[in-house]
Amino acid sequence: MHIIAYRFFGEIMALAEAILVCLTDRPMSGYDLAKTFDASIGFFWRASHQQVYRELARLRDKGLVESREIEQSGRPNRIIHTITGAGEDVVHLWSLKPCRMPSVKDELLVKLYALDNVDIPVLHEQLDIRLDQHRAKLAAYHRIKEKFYDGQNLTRAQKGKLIALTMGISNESQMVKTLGKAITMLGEIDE
Amino acid sequence: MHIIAYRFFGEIMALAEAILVCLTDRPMSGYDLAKTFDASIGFFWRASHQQVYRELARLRDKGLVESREIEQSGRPNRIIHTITGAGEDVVHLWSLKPCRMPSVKDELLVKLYALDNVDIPVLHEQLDIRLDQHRAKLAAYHRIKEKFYDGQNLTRAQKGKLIALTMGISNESQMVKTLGKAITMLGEIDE
DNA sequence: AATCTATATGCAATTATGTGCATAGTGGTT
DNA sequence: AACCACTATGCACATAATTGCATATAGATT
Repeated sequence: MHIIAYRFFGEIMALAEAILVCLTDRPMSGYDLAKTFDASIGFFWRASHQQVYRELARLRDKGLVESREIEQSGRPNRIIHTITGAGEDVVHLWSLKPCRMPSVKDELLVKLYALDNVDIPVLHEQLDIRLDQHRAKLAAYHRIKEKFYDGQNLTRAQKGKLIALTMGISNESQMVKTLGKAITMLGEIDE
Repeated sequence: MHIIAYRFFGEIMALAEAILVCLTDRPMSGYDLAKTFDASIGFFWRASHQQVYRELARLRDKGLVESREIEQSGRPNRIIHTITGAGEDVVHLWSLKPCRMPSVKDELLVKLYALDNVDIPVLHEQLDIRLDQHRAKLAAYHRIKEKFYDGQNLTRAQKGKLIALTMGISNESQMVKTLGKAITMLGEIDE
Protein backbone atom coordinates (compact mmCIF):
# COMPACT_ATOMS: atom_id res chain seq x y z
CA MET A 1 0.00 0.00 0.00
CA HIS A 2 2.91 2.23 0.82
CA ILE A 3 4.42 1.42 -2.56
CA ILE A 4 1.17 2.22 -4.36
CA ALA A 5 1.07 5.54 -2.53
CA TYR A 6 4.62 6.18 -3.62
CA ARG A 7 3.82 5.39 -7.25
CA PHE A 8 0.92 7.75 -6.99
CA PHE A 9 3.21 10.56 -5.94
CA GLY A 10 5.28 10.06 -9.09
CA GLU A 11 8.33 7.93 -9.53
CA ILE A 12 11.53 9.84 -9.97
CA MET A 13 11.69 13.27 -8.46
CA ALA A 14 14.67 13.54 -6.19
CA LEU A 15 14.36 17.33 -6.12
CA ALA A 16 11.20 16.88 -4.08
CA GLU A 17 13.04 14.60 -1.69
CA ALA A 18 16.01 16.95 -1.45
CA ILE A 19 13.64 19.76 -0.45
CA LEU A 20 11.84 17.55 2.06
CA VAL A 21 15.17 16.52 3.53
CA CYS A 22 16.08 20.18 4.06
CA LEU A 23 12.75 20.74 5.77
CA THR A 24 13.32 17.86 8.21
CA ASP A 25 16.04 20.05 9.68
CA ARG A 26 13.78 23.08 10.19
CA PRO A 27 10.81 24.82 8.52
CA MET A 28 11.99 27.20 5.80
CA SER A 29 10.78 29.69 3.22
CA GLY A 30 11.34 29.18 -0.50
CA TYR A 31 14.01 31.83 -0.33
CA ASP A 32 15.84 30.00 2.45
CA LEU A 33 15.63 26.77 0.47
CA ALA A 34 16.93 28.42 -2.67
CA LYS A 35 19.91 29.68 -0.69
CA THR A 36 20.47 26.21 0.75
CA PHE A 37 20.49 24.87 -2.81
CA ASP A 38 23.11 27.47 -3.67
CA ALA A 39 25.27 26.14 -0.87
CA SER A 40 25.20 22.98 1.26
CA ILE A 41 22.78 20.50 -0.32
CA GLY A 42 23.37 22.13 -3.71
CA PHE A 43 26.83 20.55 -3.69
CA PHE A 44 25.10 17.22 -4.26
CA TRP A 45 21.91 18.22 -6.06
CA ARG A 46 21.72 21.51 -7.97
CA ALA A 47 18.44 23.45 -8.34
CA SER A 48 17.50 27.01 -9.26
CA HIS A 49 15.10 29.14 -7.25
CA GLN A 50 12.36 28.72 -9.88
CA GLN A 51 12.64 24.96 -9.57
CA VAL A 52 12.39 25.21 -5.81
CA TYR A 53 9.27 27.38 -5.82
CA ARG A 54 7.54 25.20 -8.39
CA GLU A 55 8.35 22.03 -6.49
CA LEU A 56 7.16 23.59 -3.22
CA ALA A 57 3.78 24.29 -4.83
CA ARG A 58 3.54 20.63 -5.87
CA LEU A 59 4.57 19.40 -2.43
CA ARG A 60 1.89 21.60 -0.90
CA ASP A 61 -0.73 20.22 -3.33
CA LYS A 62 0.22 16.69 -2.31
CA GLY A 63 0.09 17.51 1.39
CA LEU A 64 3.76 16.73 1.95
CA VAL A 65 4.43 20.21 3.29
CA GLU A 66 2.25 22.77 5.06
CA SER A 67 2.73 26.45 4.34
CA ARG A 68 1.86 29.48 6.41
CA GLU A 69 2.38 33.09 5.54
CA ILE A 70 4.30 35.49 7.78
CA GLU A 71 3.33 39.15 7.48
CA GLN A 72 6.16 41.46 6.52
CA SER A 73 6.22 45.12 5.67
CA GLY A 74 8.19 46.47 2.77
CA ARG A 75 8.92 43.16 1.08
CA PRO A 76 6.75 40.21 0.02
CA ASN A 77 5.47 38.09 2.88
CA ARG A 78 7.56 35.07 3.80
CA ILE A 79 5.90 31.72 3.31
CA ILE A 80 7.24 29.17 5.76
CA HIS A 81 7.00 25.53 4.73
CA THR A 82 6.88 22.71 7.26
CA ILE A 83 7.20 19.02 6.41
CA THR A 84 4.15 16.88 7.28
CA GLY A 85 3.97 13.29 8.48
CA ALA A 86 3.17 12.21 4.91
CA GLY A 87 6.26 14.10 3.78
CA GLU A 88 8.42 12.24 6.27
CA ASP A 89 6.98 8.94 4.99
CA VAL A 90 7.94 9.88 1.45
CA VAL A 91 11.51 10.62 2.54
CA HIS A 92 11.73 7.27 4.29
CA LEU A 93 10.35 5.33 1.32
CA TRP A 94 12.72 7.19 -0.99
CA SER A 95 15.65 6.19 1.20
CA LEU A 96 14.81 2.52 0.56
CA LYS A 97 14.76 2.85 -3.22
CA PRO A 98 17.91 2.11 -5.20
CA CYS A 99 19.91 5.14 -6.31
CA ARG A 100 20.30 6.02 -9.94
CA MET A 101 23.81 6.63 -11.24
CA PRO A 102 24.35 10.36 -11.74
CA SER A 103 24.05 11.17 -15.43
CA VAL A 104 27.31 12.29 -16.94
CA LYS A 105 27.23 15.41 -19.10
CA ASP A 106 30.50 17.28 -19.38
CA GLU A 107 31.10 19.51 -22.38
CA LEU A 108 34.77 19.95 -21.54
CA LEU A 109 35.41 16.21 -21.80
CA VAL A 110 33.45 16.11 -25.06
CA LYS A 111 35.75 18.82 -26.40
CA LEU A 112 38.83 16.86 -25.37
CA TYR A 113 37.28 13.80 -27.01
CA ALA A 114 36.77 15.92 -30.14
CA LEU A 115 40.27 17.37 -30.08
CA ASP A 116 40.68 17.27 -33.85
CA ASN A 117 37.65 19.51 -34.41
CA VAL A 118 38.38 22.04 -31.73
CA ASP A 119 40.39 25.23 -31.34
CA ILE A 120 43.27 24.08 -29.14
CA PRO A 121 44.39 27.41 -27.58
CA VAL A 122 40.76 28.14 -26.66
CA LEU A 123 40.40 24.67 -25.20
CA HIS A 124 43.51 25.35 -23.16
CA GLU A 125 41.88 28.45 -21.70
CA GLN A 126 38.71 26.53 -20.98
CA LEU A 127 40.68 23.90 -19.09
CA ASP A 128 42.35 26.65 -17.03
CA ILE A 129 38.97 28.17 -16.23
CA ARG A 130 37.61 24.81 -15.16
CA LEU A 131 40.66 24.25 -12.99
CA ASP A 132 39.99 27.54 -11.20
CA GLN A 133 36.33 26.61 -10.71
CA HIS A 134 37.26 23.33 -9.08
CA ARG A 135 39.87 25.03 -6.91
CA ALA A 136 37.24 27.53 -5.77
CA LYS A 137 34.80 24.74 -4.99
CA LEU A 138 37.44 22.86 -3.05
CA ALA A 139 38.27 25.96 -1.01
CA ALA A 140 34.57 26.50 -0.26
CA TYR A 141 34.20 22.88 0.91
CA HIS A 142 37.21 23.24 3.17
CA ARG A 143 35.87 26.43 4.69
CA ILE A 144 32.56 24.76 5.47
CA LYS A 145 34.22 21.69 6.89
CA GLU A 146 36.39 23.73 9.25
CA LYS A 147 33.53 25.97 10.27
CA PHE A 148 30.84 23.39 10.96
CA TYR A 149 32.21 19.88 11.13
CA ASP A 150 35.61 20.04 12.80
CA GLY A 151 34.44 19.51 16.37
CA GLN A 152 34.51 16.15 18.14
CA ASN A 153 30.95 15.87 19.37
CA LEU A 154 29.02 15.57 16.14
CA THR A 155 25.43 14.35 15.98
CA ARG A 156 24.59 11.55 13.56
CA ALA A 157 23.01 14.08 11.20
CA GLN A 158 26.21 16.11 11.21
CA LYS A 159 28.32 12.99 10.63
CA GLY A 160 26.30 12.21 7.50
CA LYS A 161 26.85 15.71 6.16
CA LEU A 162 30.53 15.36 6.97
CA ILE A 163 30.79 12.10 4.99
CA ALA A 164 29.11 13.72 1.98
CA LEU A 165 31.37 16.75 2.31
CA THR A 166 34.44 14.55 2.59
CA MET A 167 33.46 12.83 -0.65
CA GLY A 168 33.01 16.22 -2.26
CA ILE A 169 36.45 17.31 -1.10
CA SER A 170 38.08 14.14 -2.40
CA ASN A 171 36.38 14.44 -5.74
CA GLU A 172 37.24 18.10 -6.17
CA SER A 173 40.88 17.69 -5.22
CA GLN A 174 41.06 14.77 -7.62
CA MET A 175 39.55 16.95 -10.36
CA VAL A 176 42.21 19.60 -9.68
CA LYS A 177 44.97 17.02 -10.02
CA THR A 178 43.47 15.41 -13.10
CA LEU A 179 42.87 18.69 -14.89
CA GLY A 180 46.48 19.63 -14.26
CA LYS A 181 47.50 16.36 -15.88
CA ALA A 182 45.17 16.94 -18.83
CA ILE A 183 46.60 20.44 -19.36
CA THR A 184 50.11 18.98 -19.38
CA MET A 185 49.10 16.28 -21.85
CA LEU A 186 47.47 18.87 -24.09
CA GLY A 187 50.62 21.00 -23.92
CA GLU A 188 52.70 18.08 -25.13
CA ILE A 189 50.48 17.76 -28.20
CA ASP A 190 50.97 21.41 -29.15
CA GLU A 191 54.70 20.88 -29.60
CA MET B 1 27.17 36.75 -38.92
CA HIS B 2 28.46 33.46 -37.79
CA ILE B 3 27.31 34.29 -34.28
CA ILE B 4 23.86 35.23 -35.52
CA ALA B 5 23.72 31.95 -37.42
CA TYR B 6 24.74 30.15 -34.27
CA ARG B 7 22.08 31.91 -32.20
CA PHE B 8 19.58 30.90 -34.83
CA PHE B 9 20.50 27.27 -34.41
CA GLY B 10 19.70 27.48 -30.69
CA GLU B 11 22.04 28.24 -27.88
CA ILE B 12 22.82 25.34 -25.64
CA MET B 13 22.44 21.89 -27.06
CA ALA B 14 25.59 19.93 -26.55
CA LEU B 15 23.84 16.70 -27.53
CA ALA B 16 23.69 18.05 -31.07
CA GLU B 17 27.39 18.86 -30.96
CA ALA B 18 28.28 15.50 -29.47
CA ILE B 19 26.48 13.79 -32.36
CA LEU B 20 28.13 16.05 -34.93
CA VAL B 21 31.52 15.32 -33.37
CA CYS B 22 30.91 11.59 -33.80
CA LEU B 23 29.97 12.16 -37.42
CA THR B 24 33.21 14.04 -38.13
CA ASP B 25 34.90 10.69 -37.63
CA ARG B 26 32.72 8.83 -40.14
CA PRO B 27 29.13 8.81 -41.41
CA MET B 28 26.92 6.71 -39.20
CA SER B 29 23.38 5.44 -38.75
CA GLY B 30 21.28 6.35 -35.73
CA TYR B 31 21.83 2.85 -34.47
CA ASP B 32 25.60 3.22 -34.72
CA LEU B 33 25.40 6.54 -32.91
CA ALA B 34 23.23 5.09 -30.16
CA LYS B 35 25.84 2.38 -29.65
CA THR B 36 28.59 5.00 -29.58
CA PHE B 37 26.63 6.83 -26.87
CA ASP B 38 26.45 3.58 -24.95
CA ALA B 39 30.22 3.36 -25.10
CA SER B 40 32.97 5.83 -25.96
CA ILE B 41 31.48 9.33 -26.12
CA GLY B 42 28.74 8.27 -23.74
CA PHE B 43 31.37 8.23 -20.97
CA PHE B 44 31.34 12.03 -21.17
CA TRP B 45 27.82 12.77 -22.40
CA ARG B 46 25.01 10.26 -21.86
CA ALA B 47 22.11 9.95 -24.29
CA SER B 48 19.46 7.33 -24.99
CA HIS B 49 18.66 6.03 -28.46
CA GLN B 50 15.40 8.01 -28.56
CA GLN B 51 17.28 11.19 -27.84
CA VAL B 52 19.73 10.40 -30.63
CA TYR B 53 17.04 9.75 -33.23
CA ARG B 54 15.12 12.90 -32.27
CA GLU B 55 18.23 15.04 -32.40
CA LEU B 56 19.22 13.56 -35.78
CA ALA B 57 15.86 14.61 -37.21
CA ARG B 58 16.48 18.18 -35.97
CA LEU B 59 20.02 18.25 -37.35
CA ARG B 60 18.67 17.09 -40.71
CA ASP B 61 16.02 19.84 -40.63
CA LYS B 62 18.72 22.43 -39.99
CA GLY B 63 20.93 21.10 -42.77
CA LEU B 64 23.75 20.15 -40.39
CA VAL B 65 23.67 16.51 -41.50
CA GLU B 66 22.62 14.82 -44.74
CA SER B 67 20.89 11.47 -44.60
CA ARG B 68 20.59 8.73 -47.21
CA GLU B 69 18.79 5.45 -46.91
CA ILE B 70 20.51 2.11 -47.51
CA GLU B 71 18.23 -0.70 -48.67
CA GLN B 72 18.23 -3.75 -46.44
CA SER B 73 16.18 -6.91 -46.52
CA GLY B 74 14.64 -8.41 -43.41
CA ARG B 75 15.21 -5.42 -41.13
CA PRO B 76 14.47 -1.69 -41.39
CA ASN B 77 16.63 0.21 -43.87
CA ARG B 78 19.73 1.85 -42.45
CA ILE B 79 19.81 5.64 -42.66
CA ILE B 80 23.36 6.91 -42.90
CA HIS B 81 23.98 10.46 -41.67
CA THR B 82 26.88 12.56 -42.95
CA ILE B 83 27.96 15.88 -41.45
CA THR B 84 27.70 18.90 -43.79
CA GLY B 85 29.94 21.97 -44.04
CA ALA B 86 27.40 23.91 -41.99
CA GLY B 87 27.57 21.14 -39.41
CA GLU B 88 31.35 21.44 -39.21
CA ASP B 89 30.98 25.21 -38.73
CA VAL B 90 28.63 24.64 -35.80
CA VAL B 91 31.15 22.29 -34.19
CA HIS B 92 33.90 24.85 -34.57
CA LEU B 93 31.81 27.70 -33.15
CA TRP B 94 30.77 25.48 -30.26
CA SER B 95 34.42 24.76 -29.51
CA LEU B 96 34.99 28.50 -28.95
CA LYS B 97 32.14 28.91 -26.48
CA PRO B 98 32.85 28.62 -22.76
CA CYS B 99 31.93 25.31 -21.16
CA ARG B 100 29.23 25.06 -18.55
CA MET B 101 30.07 23.29 -15.32
CA PRO B 102 28.48 19.85 -15.30
CA SER B 103 25.37 19.95 -13.12
CA VAL B 104 25.71 17.84 -10.02
CA LYS B 105 22.84 15.51 -9.21
CA ASP B 106 23.71 12.55 -7.06
CA GLU B 107 20.99 10.89 -5.01
CA LEU B 108 23.49 8.82 -3.07
CA LEU B 109 25.23 11.94 -1.74
CA VAL B 110 21.85 13.45 -0.88
CA LYS B 111 21.09 10.33 1.14
CA LEU B 112 24.39 10.62 2.99
CA TYR B 113 23.61 14.28 3.58
CA ALA B 114 20.23 13.21 4.94
CA LEU B 115 21.67 10.45 7.12
CA ASP B 116 19.26 11.07 10.00
CA ASN B 117 16.19 10.44 7.82
CA VAL B 118 17.47 7.39 6.03
CA ASP B 119 17.56 3.64 6.61
CA ILE B 120 21.26 3.04 7.37
CA PRO B 121 21.61 -0.66 6.48
CA VAL B 122 19.88 0.00 3.16
CA LEU B 123 22.17 2.97 2.52
CA HIS B 124 25.10 0.69 3.24
CA GLU B 125 23.89 -1.67 0.50
CA GLN B 126 23.40 1.22 -1.87
CA LEU B 127 26.97 2.39 -1.29
CA ASP B 128 28.22 -1.14 -2.00
CA ILE B 129 26.22 -1.24 -5.24
CA ARG B 130 27.61 2.11 -6.30
CA LEU B 131 31.11 0.95 -5.51
CA ASP B 132 30.62 -2.04 -7.81
CA GLN B 133 29.27 0.20 -10.57
CA HIS B 134 32.32 2.44 -10.43
CA ARG B 135 34.65 -0.57 -10.35
CA ALA B 136 32.91 -1.92 -13.47
CA LYS B 137 33.23 1.43 -15.22
CA LEU B 138 36.89 1.67 -14.30
CA ALA B 139 37.52 -1.82 -15.69
CA ALA B 140 35.71 -0.91 -18.91
CA TYR B 141 37.84 2.24 -19.31
CA HIS B 142 41.01 0.24 -18.77
CA ARG B 143 39.99 -2.34 -21.35
CA ILE B 144 39.35 0.38 -23.92
CA LYS B 145 42.59 2.16 -23.13
CA GLU B 146 44.63 -0.99 -23.57
CA LYS B 147 42.79 -2.01 -26.71
CA PHE B 148 42.85 1.29 -28.62
CA TYR B 149 45.22 3.81 -27.10
CA ASP B 150 48.26 1.92 -25.87
CA GLY B 151 50.36 2.21 -29.00
CA GLN B 152 53.04 4.86 -29.51
CA ASN B 153 52.00 6.36 -32.83
CA LEU B 154 48.74 8.04 -31.95
CA THR B 155 47.09 10.64 -34.14
CA ARG B 156 46.05 13.94 -32.58
CA ALA B 157 42.42 12.81 -32.57
CA GLN B 158 43.43 9.65 -30.69
CA LYS B 159 45.49 11.65 -28.22
CA GLY B 160 42.44 13.78 -27.37
CA LYS B 161 40.36 10.70 -26.74
CA LEU B 162 43.18 9.33 -24.61
CA ILE B 163 43.26 12.49 -22.46
CA ALA B 164 39.51 12.30 -21.93
CA LEU B 165 39.77 8.61 -21.13
CA THR B 166 42.63 9.24 -18.71
CA MET B 167 40.49 11.78 -16.88
CA GLY B 168 37.67 9.26 -16.76
CA ILE B 169 40.00 6.64 -15.31
CA SER B 170 41.33 9.03 -12.66
CA ASN B 171 37.85 10.07 -11.64
CA GLU B 172 36.53 6.54 -11.44
CA SER B 173 39.46 5.23 -9.42
CA GLN B 174 39.06 8.22 -7.13
CA MET B 175 35.36 7.39 -6.73
CA VAL B 176 36.26 3.81 -5.82
CA LYS B 177 38.67 5.03 -3.15
CA THR B 178 36.30 7.66 -1.80
CA LEU B 179 33.33 5.31 -1.64
CA GLY B 180 35.47 2.87 0.31
CA LYS B 181 36.26 5.64 2.76
CA ALA B 182 32.59 6.65 3.01
CA ILE B 183 31.58 3.06 3.73
CA THR B 184 34.18 2.90 6.50
CA MET B 185 32.98 6.19 7.99
CA LEU B 186 29.38 4.97 7.86
CA GLY B 187 30.41 1.74 9.58
CA GLU B 188 31.96 3.70 12.43
CA ILE B 189 28.67 5.51 13.01
CA ASP B 190 26.76 2.22 13.39
CA GLU B 191 28.84 1.26 16.41
C1' DA C 1 20.68 60.98 -7.60
C1' DA C 2 21.51 56.60 -9.45
C1' DT C 3 22.94 52.08 -9.11
C1' DC C 4 23.64 47.80 -6.86
C1' DT C 5 22.66 44.05 -3.61
C1' DA C 6 19.67 41.58 -0.83
C1' DT C 7 15.04 40.15 0.39
C1' DA C 8 10.90 37.51 -1.39
C1' DT C 9 7.74 35.47 -4.56
C1' DG C 10 6.35 33.46 -8.81
C1' DC C 11 4.54 32.89 -14.20
C1' DA C 12 5.25 31.68 -19.10
C1' DA C 13 7.61 29.68 -22.70
C1' DT C 14 10.96 26.83 -24.35
C1' DT C 15 14.16 23.11 -24.33
C1' DA C 16 15.77 18.67 -22.57
C1' DT C 17 15.13 14.20 -20.87
C1' DG C 18 12.88 9.86 -19.70
C1' DT C 19 9.33 6.04 -20.18
C1' DG C 20 6.63 3.11 -22.72
C1' DC C 21 5.32 1.50 -26.83
C1' DA C 22 5.31 -0.19 -31.89
C1' DT C 23 7.29 -2.75 -35.77
C1' DA C 24 9.81 -6.76 -37.77
C1' DG C 25 13.11 -10.32 -39.34
C1' DT C 26 17.39 -13.19 -38.14
C1' DG C 27 19.93 -16.23 -35.38
C1' DG C 28 21.00 -18.53 -31.12
C1' DT C 29 19.63 -20.69 -26.62
C1' DT C 30 16.74 -23.58 -23.36
C1' DA D 1 8.76 -24.97 -30.14
C1' DA D 2 9.21 -20.99 -27.35
C1' DC D 3 11.89 -17.37 -25.89
C1' DC D 4 15.44 -13.92 -25.96
C1' DA D 5 18.93 -10.84 -27.95
C1' DC D 6 20.33 -8.19 -31.81
C1' DT D 7 19.53 -5.18 -35.70
C1' DA D 8 16.99 -0.74 -36.93
C1' DT D 9 13.82 2.99 -36.72
C1' DG D 10 10.82 6.12 -34.48
C1' DC D 11 6.17 8.20 -32.12
C1' DA D 12 3.60 9.86 -28.10
C1' DC D 13 3.30 11.24 -23.65
C1' DA D 14 5.05 12.83 -19.34
C1' DT D 15 8.29 14.96 -16.42
C1' DA D 16 12.28 18.02 -15.57
C1' DA D 17 15.06 22.02 -16.27
C1' DT D 18 16.41 26.51 -18.20
C1' DT D 19 15.71 31.30 -19.56
C1' DG D 20 13.60 35.46 -19.31
C1' DC D 21 10.54 38.07 -17.24
C1' DA D 22 7.66 40.52 -13.45
C1' DT D 23 6.94 42.77 -8.94
C1' DA D 24 8.44 45.51 -4.82
C1' DT D 25 11.15 47.72 -1.03
C1' DA D 26 15.20 48.59 2.16
C1' DG D 27 19.77 49.84 2.74
C1' DA D 28 24.48 50.50 1.15
C1' DT D 29 27.60 52.19 -2.15
C1' DT D 30 29.37 55.31 -5.96
